[in-house]
This record gives sequence, structure tokens and C-alpha cells, in this order.
Amino acid sequence: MNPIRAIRGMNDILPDEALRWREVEETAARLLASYGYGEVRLPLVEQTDLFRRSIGEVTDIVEKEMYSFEDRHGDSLSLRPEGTAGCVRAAIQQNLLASPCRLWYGGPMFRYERPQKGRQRQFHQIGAEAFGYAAPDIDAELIALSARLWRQLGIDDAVRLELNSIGAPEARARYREALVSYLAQHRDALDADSQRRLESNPLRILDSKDAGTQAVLDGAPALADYLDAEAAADFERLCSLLDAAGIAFVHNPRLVRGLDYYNKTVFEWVTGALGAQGTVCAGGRYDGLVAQLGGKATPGIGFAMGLERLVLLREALGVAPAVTAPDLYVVAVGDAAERVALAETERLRDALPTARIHRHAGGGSFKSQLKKADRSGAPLALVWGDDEVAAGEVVLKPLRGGEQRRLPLGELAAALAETMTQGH
RNA sequence: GUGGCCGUAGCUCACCAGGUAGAGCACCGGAUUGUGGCUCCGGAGGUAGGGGGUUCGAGACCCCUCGGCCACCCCA
Repeated sequence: MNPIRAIRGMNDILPDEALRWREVEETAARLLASYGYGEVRLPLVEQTDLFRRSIGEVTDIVEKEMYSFEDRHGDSLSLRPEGTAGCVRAAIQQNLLASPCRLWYGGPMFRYERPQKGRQRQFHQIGAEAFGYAAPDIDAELIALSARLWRQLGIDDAVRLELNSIGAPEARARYREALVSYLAQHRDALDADSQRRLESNPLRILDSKDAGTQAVLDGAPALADYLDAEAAADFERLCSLLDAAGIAFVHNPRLVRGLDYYNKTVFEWVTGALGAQGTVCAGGRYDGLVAQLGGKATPGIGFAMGLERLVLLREALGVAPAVTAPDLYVVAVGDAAERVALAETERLRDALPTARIHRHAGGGSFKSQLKKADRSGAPLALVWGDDEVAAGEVVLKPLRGGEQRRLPLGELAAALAETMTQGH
């Protein structure tokens, strides 16, 4: 009988790696709170319609990547493929939009894609959304927040900011027409995927990886020339705010977004260190989405970062935290010693609440227990045998050099406190 | 959904004209009746991802399938 395996693309995160995740998550949570973002915890499942109406009917996500199913009442539900839609839904439903508000969330997202480096079917994002701010200063602040996060995570040298404006929907529609009519004349020079996108999603052709297609695009009309006046002015303002804040960026006029709800500002933080899936964080403005989902017209902007990719990047750069050894390893041989050791270890935990104490479990000889103590990486061991128990003492044994000594139980906590502070 | 490479012990990998599996590390035990790290000795651990085919004989060859990695696509 074959053992049951995890679902393809849905990974277990084991202790050593969970430690790295926790550091990223806690750093982000702390920073978001410091910028005034409040955490929201949102359902993993929403009505399928929420995603159809926000992300867009003709996107790959909605067409072929959602985990959708009918519940027992016959309603179509979907595992969330991204976080913004649910956050907007919650903001409308819970009446959070009366005045401007800043929210953040984290958790798993689901897309039925072929797994590869930096891409899995259950992946994890932390996202931030700001509602009710129409002016581009919030765009700059949100980007500054992310830039600060990269510094705190030690990856700022490995990521670059790409920025663009895709304008108002009407301007984009005019541009799309111009682009399609130009590209249609060069249809044969486009790669097969781009030919297909000519009908489905022509703007996505702009960020095609195909060299021939990119060559054709060199002569194409530029999105920047079609921007509405407001978007152009806001973009200029955003660039100057970023300059003033000392945040470097590159204007990538071919940067577009895969989700339909974006307008004006779009941006991505990308790295070359992760292979093909180099986008570590992406976002943009979505001024029409709240109204589109039935709320009072409210501008919005947000971004989402991919936890897997951030963790991978930190590992690649060697800035991930090392696994920490325990401070103390407790060894006890024999029933009486085990009884004393368990009780005394509990008292030690009272006296030294932050100490990482690994009490050996499961018995075994002195030899085997000390071998485990050594392997654990702990600098110190506590050893109990029949002799120590009879004498009311315990052996404090340095594992990285130094002589072991026996001391009365009453002196143990103080001796340990001293030894451990010396070690730090 | 498409393509390339790859699945042998817990891990990293060997063997291979096709003749019914081996090393290092890790694990367990001993040398050392209660003391780790070094050394030596021993032990356990594999239906060679799964299924089918060719063959006297398949881990090696063929097919299917599952899984992994990377890329396309998509995107965090």
C-alpha cells in the first residue's frame, strides 16, 4: 500500500525552515504595525464570483488556476488565489471604508500551477492594502515601507524596484487598440503565446520573454504616450517623492499586471537570484475595485509579497538565521535520577524562563545520552546518576572545554544563570 | 497545459555487456560496570518510486504511471 503523500505543490515546512519563515513574518508584522497597518484575518475560501469579478474573467488565474468546488448547497466556492479581493470584500462588508484605512493580512493562497522554483500550488503571501487615499503620496509610502522591509531582511542589495503607470481604464483601452493594431501588422514575428494574447490579453505581450516579440515591441506605440493627464501627473509626482526619499527605482514602461483591477501605479520588486520566478513583491493601485465589488467608490492601493521567495532569497544570500542550539542539555540515567531530573528541570525553567533547555527523553546509557548532548550543540550539560541523587547534587558539565564540577541542587540555578550570561 | 533532466538505505551518491545491491555520513551497540567530541570493531536499515513488457535472468533495456527539479506558461 502506498503511503499517502502531500498534494503536489503543497509543501511541508519543517522546523529549520519554519524558523526562517517566522523571522520574515515577524519582521513584516512589526514593520506594518509601525506604519499604522492593522492586521485582518480573512477566510481562505470565498465565493467564486468574488474572484471572477475582481481578478478578471479572462485571466489565467480565473480561467484555469482556481481550486473551485461546490459546497453542499450548490454554491460555487474557491480557495483564494490572491488576497486583495477578499480584503476588499471584507472592508466593504465590515464598513471599514467610512474613513481611510490601512490593512494587512498574511496566509496561504492557492493556484493550480505547475510547481517550479519559487512557485507552488499553496503559497504564502503577506499583503498590505490602503483604502481611501487618492493621492500618490500613499503610493510612495507603501513603496518606502517595502524598501525598509528589504533592508531589515538583509536583501535590499539583491532586489530592484520596477515602476510604471498603466493609467485610467479608458486610457488603457485606447492604448490597447493602438497596440493591437500595430502588433497585428507584425503578427508573424510574434511568438505563439503572444499571438494568442493578441485576442485575450494584449497588454501582457509587453512583458513577453520572447526576444523576437520584444524586438517587434521596440517599434510599438508606448503606453506612456496614451496615459490620461491625471495618471501622468500622479506618476510624475510619485517619482519625485521616491527620489526625495532616496528610493531607487527603474521606470519599466513595459511593466503591466496580470490582474484586471489595477490602474495607475504598478510596481514590482524583482531579483535575479531566484531563477525565473524573480518577483518577490508586486502591487499597484486599484481605484475602481471597491465600487466594482459593490462598495462606495473608494481608491485603493496595495501589494503582496511572496513568503517562499523571500525565504529562498535570504537563503541564497546567506542571511537566513542559523538553527539555534539549546543552552543546556539534561542527562539522567536510572529511574531515581530521571525523577529528580524532570522535577529539577521544571524548577530551572521557573528560574530561567528564557533558557532553551533540552531534557533528554527516553532513557539510555550515559554514553548515548552524552552523545546526544554533544550532537545537540548545547554548550552545557547537566548530569544526574544514582550518586548525584543520593548526595543531593548534580554535575554541571561544559561540553566545549572546561572541567565538570558537582554542586548542590540549591546552587544550580544561580550557577547556571552566571554561566549562561558569561556565554553571551 | 508543454518541454528537458532525474527517481537505488534517513541523507549524498556508486555499481551497471542486463547475472537477484555497495560506500560515506547519520542511526544503534561494543572497545571504556556512570561520561560526549578522536579512533577502532560490530549491527540494523533497501519489494532499486509504482505497474507492465522484453529476457533463462532487469536497478540497468522498452512502455505506462506517480513524484521531484528546472524552464515555458503564469505570477507572489
